[in-house]
This record gives sequence, C-alpha cells and structure tokens, in this order.
Amino acid sequence: MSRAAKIEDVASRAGVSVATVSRALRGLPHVSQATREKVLRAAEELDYRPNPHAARLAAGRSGTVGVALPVLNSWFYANVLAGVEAVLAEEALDMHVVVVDGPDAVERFIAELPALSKRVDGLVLCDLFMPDQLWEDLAGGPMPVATIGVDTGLFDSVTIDNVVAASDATDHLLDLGHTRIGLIGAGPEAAADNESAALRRRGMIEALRRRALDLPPELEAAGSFSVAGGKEAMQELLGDTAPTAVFCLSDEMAIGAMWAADEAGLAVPGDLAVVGFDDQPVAEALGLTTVRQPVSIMAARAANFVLARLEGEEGPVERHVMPTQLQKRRSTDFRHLTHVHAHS
Amino acid sequence: MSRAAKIEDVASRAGVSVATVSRALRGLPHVSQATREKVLRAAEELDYRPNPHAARLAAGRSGTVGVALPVLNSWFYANVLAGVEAVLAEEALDMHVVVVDGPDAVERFIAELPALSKRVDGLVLCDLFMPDQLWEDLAGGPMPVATIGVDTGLFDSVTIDNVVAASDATDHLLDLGHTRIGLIGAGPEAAADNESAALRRRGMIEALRRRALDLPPELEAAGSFSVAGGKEAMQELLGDTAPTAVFCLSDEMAIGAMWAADEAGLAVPGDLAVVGFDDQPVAEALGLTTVRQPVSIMAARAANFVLARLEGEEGPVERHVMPTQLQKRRSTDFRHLTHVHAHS
DNA sequence: CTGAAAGCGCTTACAG
DNA sequence: CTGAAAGCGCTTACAG
Repeated sequence: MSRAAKIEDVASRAGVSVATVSRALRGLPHVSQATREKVLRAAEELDYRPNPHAARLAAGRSGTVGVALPVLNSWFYANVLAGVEAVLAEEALDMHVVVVDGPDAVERFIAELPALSKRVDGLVLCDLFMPDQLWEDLAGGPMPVATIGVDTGLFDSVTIDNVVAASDATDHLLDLGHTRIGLIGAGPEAAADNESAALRRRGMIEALRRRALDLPPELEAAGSFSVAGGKEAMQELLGDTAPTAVFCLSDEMAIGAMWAADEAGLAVPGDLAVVGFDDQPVAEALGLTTVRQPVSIMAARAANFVLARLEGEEGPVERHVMPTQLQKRRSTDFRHLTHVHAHS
Repeated sequence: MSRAAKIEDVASRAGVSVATVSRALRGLPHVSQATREKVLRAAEELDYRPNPHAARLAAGRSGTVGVALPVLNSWFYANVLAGVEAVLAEEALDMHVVVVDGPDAVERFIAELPALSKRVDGLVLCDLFMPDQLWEDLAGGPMPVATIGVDTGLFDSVTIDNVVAASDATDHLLDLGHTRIGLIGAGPEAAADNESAALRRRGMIEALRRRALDLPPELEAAGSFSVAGGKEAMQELLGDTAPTAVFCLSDEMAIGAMWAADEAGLAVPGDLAVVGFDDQPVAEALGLTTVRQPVSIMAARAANFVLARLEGEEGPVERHVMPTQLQKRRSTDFRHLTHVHAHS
C-alpha cells in the first residue's frame, strides 16, 4: 500500500548503515551474526526488495545471461531454451532471450552486441553462424560465451558430431539395401547459415562414397525445418527419380516427409524408409527411426559453462562433443520392407 | 577497445548538455533539428550505447514485459512465447520469462511479485491459476496485466470457450455413433490448478448429458500433458471397459493415446477414434482430428493488450474469447469406421 | 530550445 | 565488524 521500502528504510529501521544492509542481505562476510539478523528482520518487516536496476548499475553486473537462438517454437530450440532456463533459474539469474532468425537478424545481432553486453554478463549462443572475424571480436571482449551447435575453438562449446551422426544414419539405410537415398533439409549450398546441415550432408556423402555411391542433385531438397517444409521437400523428391529412403535433418521434416509419402500412396517403410533427426517424443510414438541428440543436457551444459566462467573459471576452452545414437524404429524396419517385397 | 562511451562523452563531443543528448537520442520533442543531428553524429562516432540499468533506474521504467507460463518446451507454450516475443521485439521491449510450473512455483511467483514488479512494466500471464484474492491484489497494483487462458474479469484477457470447444468435439464423436467416450487429460479433481482442463471436461459432460449419456470414472484418466502422459492414460483406459473413442486435452496426449492403441493392436479410428486439442502441425500430418486454437494470435493479442495499457489506454477491461474450430480428420473418419464394421 | 542540478537506489573502496 | 561518501550512468522537473 505504502511506497516500496528502499535500502535506506531498512538501514534506519535496523539502526545500521546502508552499506551494512547491503552486505548483510547479500550474505557477504564481515557482518556479525547479530547485525545480520537485525538487518534480515528489518528487511522482512518492511517486505524490502532490492531494486535490480540500481544494484546492477552500481555493481556493474546484470545478473543476467543472454540466450540467442534462431526460433522459439520448434521442438529443438524450445528444449534448448528450457534447458538453459532451468539452470539459470536455479542460480537466480535472469535470462535474456534474443531471437536471431536469418541473416538479417544476425547482422542486427552483431550490431547490437555492444548494447547487449551492457545488459548481460554472459551469453549462450545456439546455432548462430557468423564470420570468423566477428567471433574473434567477441572473444576479445570481456563476456563469457558458450556456444551450442557451433564450435569456433574460441569459446566453450557443446556440439554433436554431425558427420558421424549422419553417416551412421546413412549406413543404416545402406545396410538395409537402399541405394537411392534422398536428403531433406540441406542443399549443396547449405553452409554459411547452417553449418550443422552442411556437416550432416557431408557425413551422408562420405557414407555413400564408402559404398561407391553418390548423392545426385535430384535426391536433395532443402526446405524449412518444419512439418510443412519436410512435406514440400518430399514432394519435390517424388517422381521418376524418387528415392527408396530419405534422411531428414529434423523429426518435424521427417514427419512431413511421411505425410507426403502417405498422400502419394507410398507405404513407410515399404516404399519409402524415413530417418529423422532429434528424437523428439513424437518420433518414438510414430516409430520414426531417428538420430537422438541429448538436447536438454547440451543446453544445461552450455549454461553451466557460462556460469563457471562467470565464477572465475580460467581453464582452457572446453569443447564438448556429445554422443548421438541412432534409434532404429519401424520407419526403417527391414521386416516391413520384406513384407512389402512379398507383395510386389 | 577503449572504454565504452557514456552520455557525458557524447554531450561534450556534441558540445551540448547531457540532458539534451538524452532528449535527442530518445526522439523527444523540444530539440532543434540542428542540435539533434549534432548529437546523433556524436553518438554514432563514439558508438554510444545507453546503459539500460541507469536509464531504468532514473526513469523508473524497465522497458520490459514479463511472461509467465507453466513450461517452455511444449508446443502450445513455445508458441505462446514466440508470439509474445515477436510483438515485444517489434517494440524494442525486453521480455522477462518466468516459468511457473506447479503449485509450489505459483506460491513462489506470488511471493516474488513485489520484486518482479520492479523489473517489468507489465505482465502476460498464461494459464496461471491462483486464488481470487491474489488476483485482486494484483489488480490493485500499478502494473498492466493481460492473461491468456484465464479470464478473471479484472484484466484484459484472451481465452477460448473451452466448454464449447469440448462439447463440439464430443458431439462429433457422438454423431459418429460413439457412446463410450473416454477423456484423457483431466480427472474429476482438475480445477484448482488447471481451469481449462476443468472447463473442457464440463463441456464434454454437457454434450454427453444432452444425449442422456455420462462420463463414468473408468473412462477418465488424467496424466501429464505429453506424449508419454497420453500413452499412460490410454493404457489405463484400455481393458474390459475400454472406450471406443477418446477426447484428449492436447495433441501430444492424443499422439500418445494413438501410440498406446497401436501397441494394443487397436486400429485408429476403427477400434478407437481419437480427438486431440491444439492443432499443432504434426496433428495434420497424422490425420488427427483436433480442436484448433489460434495460439500465435492469442499470444500476440495479449502482448498488445499490455502494450496498449502501457501507452495509457484507459478503456474497460477487454475480454477476448477467440474462436476454435474442430478439424475433422482421419483419426475419427466414419468411413474408416464403416470399413472396420464390415470386417467384424 | 537548452542547461544545471537533483535524484533514481544501490555497491564499493576507503577509513576506522 | 561498520560507516560516510563517492560513484554507477542515466532522466526529469525546474529555470531560463
């Protein structure tokens, strides 16, 4: 009802100076037990809440960690955000979300970095791709940074081995006897703005090469990382030169591909085997074979890297490569394939 | 390289006072064109970025809107967050995310409201349920608030008509000839912490009553709003008293229910018709009949309500009830049903 | 239109 | 262990 209490009110009520209140409330040393209790009581009685802006201005720290990611509403990034948020909430740190969607947004992000550095103490950057020079500029700055999905060698990072993950997935399809395998999610030009996609493409091509196969242009289709994007890409791939299997760079895309197959009257896996990427819960429900990556753990680890640096950790750059696992399910099940072959 | 410029540096470089710099940079009136340009140039040359903490402390405004939601990584809430974020980013406002998961977290949220009110100018509260008294306390405060999924009558709100949505879904199943219809997502005790679920349950019961049917306990199963939760709930419902149709309170749950049905050797919709809620993209891909709600629009509208109040809008409380639409798809397709009947 | 000055509410050396 | 005082970097009446 009355105006909010400020530190001065607490000080006078406790009969001490504001400096002492500040120390006592933040749990700093050099405060006698008796004084501390007196202060805590006064603060309690006044329902005192420190003004964060004043504290941040005075201390030169924001108690905030920034998180940059391309979108908020895909399964993968929503889980990244949730993972980071959980860690920060535990430490009573604020989270500052920045959505960096597309090349223009990256430019804006870069331009606003000096401003951003005034409002966050550290940064988690997820799947943000920018020129080397800018990474180095960032590294020259004072802010601890951890990256997810990108490994610059300059910052603590948590990634997966996209090449291995993709070649595992491809090997699985090859082992099932497929020779015409399509790729949905990355075209030959993927690289600048989506390094992960480029690496997965490379892993796939390497696996094909080992069996003397290649990835002709008519078996590749890019598209947005969504159900609709996957569907459209699959439709592009259908026709005379249709593959017998597709590797999709996200589960959403894989579901879209299965949808397109269904509409075209193709059975999965009989006429078309499908592999996804991520292993979101829906994938298991649908029997979708997919590459599992431990999203929450990756996000939490990146957040913890930043926290450790904020606490003064000085060690060398940590570059964690997390394991992925191919989850083999119905969408590539050879038994189904056999079954279908019996039909034809 | 050198230390970051502050407003004083800009002032002296432009040859004006800091007050003038402040006005010029924020586009306030009463600054001559010539002066403004001089200031802008100086700011540009020094790559000046205002310190947000100082500005917020001095102005008593945070330029930040808070968003509270139960989780970040479900489809629905991820889209709520994305919708709010898009609106705020457009206005160059910061977003402060607060995850309020479960009753304990609600208590903590309430306890921290005084602190929160110092760091945000307004609040979007999504599916937050608390005692009437606390809503009134909030309404007594200075902060503009908009609610999503809750209509207290005290704040601008955007909701759907859960009763109608659920009875539409139920009517659809009844029209198809189902008489044993299960409910997944809300038990008889749902209410305190999940009003939407309680309302949907009521809508279902009303639709059943109109046909002289009821909802016996063995046809209800609560569970977490996830694929796994839906699966478990469905498994509970299977057995001697299994329903021929289920209404699930989220698409994730519906997908889990279909999964359980599949594992039990039941065909959808032949042996079990399934209806979901939300209409996420995957639902269409799977042919899942579901209630569509316009999530992004709801989120954006709530955010805009808060913005309008922040800009001084004084009108009466806005209570928007958004339309929902039942999307009829394969998972309840009567033709399939007929087809199956022919078999038996 | 412009400036001098007070003030926003904290934290942090510096003394004692 | 504790306090007085300066300072963090802005905004905003108040004058002119």
